[in-house]
Amino acid sequence: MSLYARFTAHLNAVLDRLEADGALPAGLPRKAVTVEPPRDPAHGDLSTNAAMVLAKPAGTNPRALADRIVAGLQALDEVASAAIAGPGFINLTLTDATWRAELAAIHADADDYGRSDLGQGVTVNVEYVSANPTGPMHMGHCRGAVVGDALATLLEYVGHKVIREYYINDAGGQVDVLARSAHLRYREALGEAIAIPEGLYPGDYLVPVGQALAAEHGDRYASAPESDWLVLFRTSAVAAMMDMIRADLALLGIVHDVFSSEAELQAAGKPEAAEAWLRARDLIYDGVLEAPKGELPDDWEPVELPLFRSTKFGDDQDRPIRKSNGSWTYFGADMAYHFQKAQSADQLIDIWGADHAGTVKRIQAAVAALTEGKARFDVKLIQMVRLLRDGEPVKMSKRAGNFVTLADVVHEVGKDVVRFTMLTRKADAQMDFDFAKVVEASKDNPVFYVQYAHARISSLERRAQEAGIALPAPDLSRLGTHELTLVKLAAQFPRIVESAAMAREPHRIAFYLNDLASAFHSWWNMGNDDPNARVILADDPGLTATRLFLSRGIGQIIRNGLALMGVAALTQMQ
RNA sequence: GGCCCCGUAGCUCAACUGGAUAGAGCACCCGCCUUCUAAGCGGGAUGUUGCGUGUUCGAGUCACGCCGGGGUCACCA
Repeated sequence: MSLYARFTAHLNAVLDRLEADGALPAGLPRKAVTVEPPRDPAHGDLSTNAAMVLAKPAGTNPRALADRIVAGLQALDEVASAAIAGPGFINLTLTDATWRAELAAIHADADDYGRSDLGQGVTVNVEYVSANPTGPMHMGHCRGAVVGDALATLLEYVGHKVIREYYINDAGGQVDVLARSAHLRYREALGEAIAIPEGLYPGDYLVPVGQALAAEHGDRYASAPESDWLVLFRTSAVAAMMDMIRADLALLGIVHDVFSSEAELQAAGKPEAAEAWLRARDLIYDGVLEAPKGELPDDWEPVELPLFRSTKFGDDQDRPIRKSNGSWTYFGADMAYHFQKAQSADQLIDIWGADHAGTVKRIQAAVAALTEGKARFDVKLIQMVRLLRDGEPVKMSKRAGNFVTLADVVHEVGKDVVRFTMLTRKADAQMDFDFAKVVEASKDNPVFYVQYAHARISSLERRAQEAGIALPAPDLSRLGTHELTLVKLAAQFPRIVESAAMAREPHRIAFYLNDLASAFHSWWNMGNDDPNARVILADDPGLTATRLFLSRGIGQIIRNGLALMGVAALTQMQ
């Protein structure tokens, strides 16, 4: 149990006793009660708002209640002092021994320090990437991929069972376009001179697909009507694209558990099942679609379509699930897809590009309807990344096929730099990715800064070994004030992890690691001003062992944090 | 026009789902290398959190209304 979880338990025990004594009404909700470090360390190590939150429903005043809570907390061995401050905060200062024990716990738990059972095994399905299978991944997909993957790892770490899922949009018009583009490349491979017309996919990546089709089928489909080859070519091309996408994802260290095909979903009749289910509850009706808001398209005319009553769940208009030709709309199939996902998971998370923000409400409405409000379902929108090179925007034109691919970027700056950088902004804020800045070796580049701290820690290990000092067991009572401050920051890792997981915000890990690295660099530099403040002291093996123990503990936290981000820790800088 | 996101120091961004005096980096000024990596550290200055009203013990955070920036609007995916 983490230190913060332990003190939450202590506090609850005190509150329970107050209830038993009649000093506090029984059964007051404690959801809003927090135990966390105060922002200003001068206030102590831990702070709780319990008295302020509970005073009003208890019909008493905060300070009177605080007095009684303080009395209970003060009795704990780990508490050095407890005091009431401000409007009713209770501030605790813990004994040095408590913090020493926490450092020992970091070593004992090692890679598992920060892990928890907060998720209680609840299954969460995280759907991310889901790039259309019509080409290689480009940088537009990258951020969502990294955020989704880091979030999945984070949720696992706090005790959720996680399903990493990719939805293959292989049923829409875009895969027919892909098939036609592949057909052209196929004819090219048979010796024809071809030009890729406007509207088809011009990228070279379809050349090998065409060659493979030529090798397999000869010229059988060269002049055959489209109906003869469309499905065949589509299937082959989509499979080839998915292989390519999987390879791109592997460059980032991303492996999905489940790939769901929209085409298979439709073939299996899932949308019909969802429709029937909803019709039985009068949540789908045949009605006329409202005209689009704003400027009316020239070809717009009212038609009757099966509509889902998304307005009953907060959407601003009801949404069609089928087109007038009877086929499923994207939404119609997507609804069925989420219905399916909800069968095998308790909670759903979708990671989407911000350009799909407009469709969030309807799918949330559908999930609320289909799960009768039981499944937690979050859509996380990922804002755009602007690619820069030395401050200048990188020009891209998807139509000309010269977009920057994810593979190019990973090859240029490396997986770890890409992953870390993508997690240095909260997801709903736009972000710049500057090729020059992300590899810059300076403290305003958090990737470097955190890695540098870890490299220094590794360097200490090497130096100590080279010096050949015989090290005794660490004596934690020799840790100084500044060193205990470092321990306190390290000890926050578990609750940072928990709060990041609950808020579904993996970027918090990156910011925390930057703070921790800063504290470590600061400690390190004390050795510049004062040789006695260095870690490796030839004439004091005991203190050397103690400080190495601390240093190694910080390194452990950095590694654990980086692991959550899917980033490898460097043991020395290049 | 409707909806969604954003608006915090000169710049780039945090602020642990409502906590105490809103914090970092950059840029600017002043210090620290016969050094375990100075690729670093310490110190200094920086605010009407776009504006307003409300909710409450307490608001950058929640609600409503404006202002500004971006995205989106379909039987597309």
